Amino acid sequence: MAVANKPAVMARPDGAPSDSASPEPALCLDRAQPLLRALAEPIRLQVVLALQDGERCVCDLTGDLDLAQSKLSFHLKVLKEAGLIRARQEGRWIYYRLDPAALISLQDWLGQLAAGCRTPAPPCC
Amino acid sequence: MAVANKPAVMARPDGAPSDSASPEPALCLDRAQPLLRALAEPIRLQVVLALQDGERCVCDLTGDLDLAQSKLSFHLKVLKEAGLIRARQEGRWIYYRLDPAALISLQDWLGQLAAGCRTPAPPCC
DNA sequence: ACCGTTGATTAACTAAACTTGATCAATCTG
DNA sequence: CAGATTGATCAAGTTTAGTTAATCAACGGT
Repeated sequence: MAVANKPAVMARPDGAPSDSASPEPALCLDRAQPLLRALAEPIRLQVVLALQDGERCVCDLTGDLDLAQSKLSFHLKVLKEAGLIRARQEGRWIYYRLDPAALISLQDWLGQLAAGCRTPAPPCC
Repeated sequence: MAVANKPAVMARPDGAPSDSASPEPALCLDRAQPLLRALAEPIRLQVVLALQDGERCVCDLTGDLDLAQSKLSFHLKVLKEAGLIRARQEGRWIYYRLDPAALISLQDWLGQLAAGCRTPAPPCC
């Protein structure tokens, strides 16, 4: 039992490559996880969908989604820290917008995950 | 404030459209969310990665990931209920495998989410 | 400068998710 | 059949995440 055919998960330590050449950096596990976490919450998903059409200030979002200001602010912070959204201040208001690159890199990551499903069914025990 | 340009989130109620033409059913929100939730957990993500190379029985997975049997069983159940993995019994053992279709449909969903990012920056308040 | 507004932050509370250890059903082996 | 093994399930505990209400800082208008 327990063949251990892979010593560890193929996580690239990958501090800050920011290679200028490749258009798709092939998101590693450590960066995919926060994105998944941030999206895996109903309210945050609503926020993301609400931002799909473009920038919105917080005061609009509270109205659109009917959320307490404090609650929305909490979720916006989570989304921002995950890198899914970006904030821009303009005078008294703060506008949030989606970062499509984050979505695309996550999409990419799922793609290569799905691509690895060859399912050769190795013998067990 | 609160222009409310959209009455509700554009979730298609979408019972079973299954239009015969399109090969990609365009996952709706209600099906994407459970997938995201299931993936947004370190252990479950490890399990998914471990299944990337093909089927494995539970006894192998406990060894590979060094998890208590009970804990692994809990997470396998979550993954199975989300539709990410499938189980197959063979005698005394139960083999789990990834369902690539679930990954692909989630990937697809992210794609159309990213595609909707036009960012026309509507005026606020 | 003062006051109202926007939105972040904090602490205490609540709820949900994960963990642990034990038990149970099913299957195989001797 | 008895005993061992695989893996699901349950109940109790713990940990984490989300909620609520209040406070605070920054900005703009008067």
